[in-house]
Amino acid sequence: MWGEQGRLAAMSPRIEESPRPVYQQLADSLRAKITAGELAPGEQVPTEKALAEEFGASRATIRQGLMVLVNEGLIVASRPRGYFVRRHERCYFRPQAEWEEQPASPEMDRWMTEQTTLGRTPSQRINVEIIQPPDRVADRLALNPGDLVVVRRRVRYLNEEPFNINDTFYPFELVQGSEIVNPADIARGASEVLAELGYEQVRAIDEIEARMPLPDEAARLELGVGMPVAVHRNTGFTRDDKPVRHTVNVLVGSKHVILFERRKPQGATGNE
Amino acid sequence: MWGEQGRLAAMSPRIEESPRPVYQQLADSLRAKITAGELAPGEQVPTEKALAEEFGASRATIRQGLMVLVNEGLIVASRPRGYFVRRHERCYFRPQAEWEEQPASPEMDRWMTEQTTLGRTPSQRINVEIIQPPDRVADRLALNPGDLVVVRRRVRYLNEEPFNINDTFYPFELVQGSEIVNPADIARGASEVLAELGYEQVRAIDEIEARMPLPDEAARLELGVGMPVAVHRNTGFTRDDKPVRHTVNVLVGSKHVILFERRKPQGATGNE
DNA sequence: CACCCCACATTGTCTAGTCAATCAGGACCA
DNA sequence: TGGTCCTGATTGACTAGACAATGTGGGGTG
Repeated sequence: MWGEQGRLAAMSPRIEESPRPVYQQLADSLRAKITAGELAPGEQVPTEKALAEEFGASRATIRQGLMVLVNEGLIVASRPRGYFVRRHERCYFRPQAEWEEQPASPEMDRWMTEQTTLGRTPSQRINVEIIQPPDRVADRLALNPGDLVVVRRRVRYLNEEPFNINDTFYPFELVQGSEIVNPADIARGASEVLAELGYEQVRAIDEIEARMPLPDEAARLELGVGMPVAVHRNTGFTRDDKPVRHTVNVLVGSKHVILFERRKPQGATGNE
Repeated sequence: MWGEQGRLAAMSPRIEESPRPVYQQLADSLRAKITAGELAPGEQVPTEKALAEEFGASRATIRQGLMVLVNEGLIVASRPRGYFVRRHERCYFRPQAEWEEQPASPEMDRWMTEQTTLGRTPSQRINVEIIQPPDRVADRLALNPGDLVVVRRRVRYLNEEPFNINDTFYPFELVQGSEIVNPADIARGASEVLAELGYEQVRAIDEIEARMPLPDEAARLELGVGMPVAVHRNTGFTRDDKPVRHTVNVLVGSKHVILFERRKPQGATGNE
């Protein structure tokens, strides 16, 4: 009971300020079991009722503790079956792959190819819009106020589970009338189409940030609480430094590792 | 009251399944105000009591709604002053900077230099340990079981606020007896010392993932709930592909953007 | 004027209950 | 056998309270 908790606090030898609240103790206890592997991924966590008895606390307090773990992404609640330890399996996301010397796949784009070879079943949904760009996009594409963009929006699935969001923006006047405005998969890649139009990309800037998803992102990715996303923004430039493409990838944090490889430039001294 | 909620649900024209729970409505309402700028960063959110009256709900329900926003990183509670809209300002983190052709700073390492030039006051805490490496590190450094590593652990601060954790691991047998084992700042950079020892790095692999912080990371970075981190792992290789250094950066998500720049390799065809 | 202390408003922790929603599995029936 | 319905266990949403902890600001004191 609550009173008991209060009394214990008063009697304890005051190690380090105040005693940890019950709900934190619960979270710590379960977290330890999970990280130690005592509770394996997919396994069921004891029910609220069982924990309430074990910790001698009310259900609300137990729930508060379980919420901590849910928000940390360690467990998920599946009503009315109970709480389960979350499964994690990440796969690599390689922005550099777009310029690697391998033939493009005839049907799907390169991301898909990489996935299929791993024995998974990828799919995607494409839709195309012509819109006024969000500020961030307008900035990266160096557009003037009022300029329009074509955006190809994709949600990619792996084994029926939403995996990431991929929105690519092109200045409207560049791609007007081309295949890019068509909401179908482009076998040879949208960037190849862009190159055919005279805008070959030779340089790119990648920006990566970690944050919690916005509500609409959470909905599109079917994310529960406690699942951060990695946002990867990629801007492609032509030889004369004109930005012609801006891609926003929203990656489910627990499912991706972003990978880069770098070489020391010839003649560089290095200073770290 | 609760009964009222139930009745409303029964009477409503059943748009799209069930009505949104009160605490979600609260979260949605405040989130909209925040993203619209109606509630500016740093500004105070109405108190629990005020919101309870406004929404005709109990304090527990209001708290549940506020917790959603706390976990999304949109607001922070500062007892007993109230809830405030969180401030966000990011700065760039550029792994590639280590190999750029600029002179190393004489006193601080390059990260610090970049910060000071922006008119902030950086500081760091270094400590050095010799330990058995965690599995992930042992794997990346291709160590044998039982091999030891030297780890230089740093917490970096900006304006007294913890900013990121930077742990760099070196195979013990490579750096034994060198400056690297010394828990002081190395003016010319630890990698330069490594180069002097005959292990110049010419290639690096970067891995980036987004997740919620572990409890000890949260403690070291003084993170509240709802703040994801970006984990940046960097492995450095010598000319003969021997891994000689592994760095783990834990970056507070809301404070960093990781930046890369790439060029299309000469002769590459491009296939996306 | 400066300083200290206390009251107050606010969030943090917790209890003990109610009713709703949902899924699994068993009982029942054709 | 196979489908249908119902029951029970479990989480989701919510109420109405209680006492604890803690900055802030105002009032009193030296």
